[in-house]
Amino acid sequence: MRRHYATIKDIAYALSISVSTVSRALRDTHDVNADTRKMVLEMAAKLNYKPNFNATGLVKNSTHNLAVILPAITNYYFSTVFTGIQEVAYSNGYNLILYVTNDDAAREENIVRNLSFSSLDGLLVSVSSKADASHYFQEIIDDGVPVVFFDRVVENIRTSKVMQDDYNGAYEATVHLIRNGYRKIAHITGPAGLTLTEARLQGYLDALQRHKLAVRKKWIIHSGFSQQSGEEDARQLWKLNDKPDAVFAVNDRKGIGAIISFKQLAVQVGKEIGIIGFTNDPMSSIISPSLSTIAEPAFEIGQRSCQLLLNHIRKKHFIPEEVILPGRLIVRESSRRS
Amino acid sequence: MRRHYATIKDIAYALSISVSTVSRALRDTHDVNADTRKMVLEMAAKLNYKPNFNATGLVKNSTHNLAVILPAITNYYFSTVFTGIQEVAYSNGYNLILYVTNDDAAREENIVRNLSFSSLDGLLVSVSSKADASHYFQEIIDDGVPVVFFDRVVENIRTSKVMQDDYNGAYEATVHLIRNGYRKIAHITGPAGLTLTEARLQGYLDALQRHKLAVRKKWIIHSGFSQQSGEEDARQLWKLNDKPDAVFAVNDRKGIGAIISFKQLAVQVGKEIGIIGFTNDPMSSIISPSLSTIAEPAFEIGQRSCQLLLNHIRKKHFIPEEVILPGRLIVRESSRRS
DNA sequence: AAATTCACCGAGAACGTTCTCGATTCCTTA
DNA sequence: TAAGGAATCGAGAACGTTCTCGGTGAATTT
Repeated sequence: MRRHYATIKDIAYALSISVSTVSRALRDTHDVNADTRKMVLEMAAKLNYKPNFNATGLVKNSTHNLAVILPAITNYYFSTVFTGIQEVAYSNGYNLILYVTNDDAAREENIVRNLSFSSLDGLLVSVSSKADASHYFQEIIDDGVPVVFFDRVVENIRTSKVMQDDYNGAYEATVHLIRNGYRKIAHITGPAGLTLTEARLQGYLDALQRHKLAVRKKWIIHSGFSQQSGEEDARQLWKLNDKPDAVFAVNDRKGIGAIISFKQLAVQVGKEIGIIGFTNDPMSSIISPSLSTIAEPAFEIGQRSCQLLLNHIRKKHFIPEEVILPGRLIVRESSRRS
Repeated sequence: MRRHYATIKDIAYALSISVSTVSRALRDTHDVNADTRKMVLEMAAKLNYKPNFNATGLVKNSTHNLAVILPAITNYYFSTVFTGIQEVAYSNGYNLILYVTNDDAAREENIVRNLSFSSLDGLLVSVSSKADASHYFQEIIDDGVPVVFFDRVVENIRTSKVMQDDYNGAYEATVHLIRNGYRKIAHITGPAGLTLTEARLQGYLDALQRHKLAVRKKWIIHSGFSQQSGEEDARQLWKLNDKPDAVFAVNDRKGIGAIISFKQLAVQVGKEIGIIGFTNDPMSSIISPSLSTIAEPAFEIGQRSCQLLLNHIRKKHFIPEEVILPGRLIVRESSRRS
């Protein structure tokens, strides 16, 4: 069994002083004699004292724990966001409890409903794509738990949100294809209903309209976010009588899937078909032809989300903020007709 | 400020019964009347009662929290291991607190020394490659904290460990190159001193000796684990007068780096130079020519590690176990001379 | 009918902290 | 020289649970 760690009482007993004094000496510098403080600190080190976070959490009603809920972690975007979150959490002395939903709505709900908010100071969430998540997230926000959404946010909930500029990124991606001479541009995207999906779709549509290009329903395919979905979508597009000459993929994984399918179909990527993705996953520069994309500021999204959550936690009445970070066009081989 | 959640006392007061009874009703089914139990459960739901884990943790000296310490998370291998860990943690009702060291020894030590073991039931660690980690891990193990190492383990510490079969994987990879006609086989690997590095190096060396092939010191390069290191190592190898005709990379990222460099040098990968990696990172099938590799059972390593840790936590006197899982050769274009 | 057992429940201590309220000593000031 | 103030510390309640111990009344046994 676990050995018992030394407590504040043990220190007090060893020095024949009160627990109050030890407690004070261990935290504040005021209201305690410098010598006493030194004594306490030395004895604490000697006894290998480690504060019991359950006890402090109980009385202060605040542990330094933040929960992070992600659809997946085996994925460039989310793991990079997490790294950003962790960077500011670490430098502020917060711990991160990570939950992965595997993009499963039921699991997400189960996780949220079983969270112990007594040992959690706040919550960072990117929702599962299958979830109509409004109800159980609204409940915990009503309970007063600070929540920040990022990337895949829930629209009708009033709390802080951090996103990339999906609309303008999509617009820019589409315009880039148009400028490179592509005219029949398809869009393979994620599940309908998500803010992210809708915003990118709208950016794509507006770019087409602005340039007076045709919008074909058959050229817009909703499916999953995976590489495999991208492969399937591309094959489906190529079965059409009226084939597109370019594809804007909602993310790089789908874009890569499309490249793979078109290579298998012996379609020359870049010439016969232009492709652009969204994310700037390292894979997009590894694949050949390399994939043009809109780089997302994933790391910064993590940092800003966590910073926002900490502000939220620290201030009593925090007004929700929405942060929208710009993407950046990266041109590679998959969209160059030259 | 946070609204106050209902406590066990509130339930007791609302029902005019004692807290003891409420506590019993909420947990055990024995020693409490079925009707009372039902009453309590209903009132708990009505008041939106959520157990306070700080309080239970304080009295039971066991929260259901496990800490996971990883060198990185933006990486196929570690994120997959984490997913495996999380899978068994989730189904056993444990939460995971994730710390990422960025492969920085000082940060790793800082994290470990500041862990609150009072709110942690155990620890899963893959050590930083720069760390001589023995001392501070030994300390917490002496304190009785259950620890399981995986992948990058610390050799001289007696506790449970889960690894892939690095030696045999490396042996098999090297033999595969030999069977495909490569004779001058280099090895680009990670920092010396790590068990993982040493085991793979030894497998490589033994395979060469067994087949009576030359071992050249210049063909063995120790550097980091990154793709960039792989690129640099490849360029360095190609500057030699006595150039190798194949490269066994310690992991796929370095293998991919090597492929990229050789492509830049206009060296035909597969023909002029054979390359094999280790991991089966999805990138290895994306890159062209695709990278042969030894597939690691990353997900299973996570599962087994967590299962072992739970056993360790549950049993008083648990004898440390070492689990070694086999890899699997995957042949792709980078090592086929055909 | 007395004795024994059983089912169920309550009182109160304990876990390791923090925090409020006073108490004590010593120094300063009029 | 008395009064006021500052510096320092201690007692004890509180946080929300669990757990041990014992008590009550009803059911069962002899």
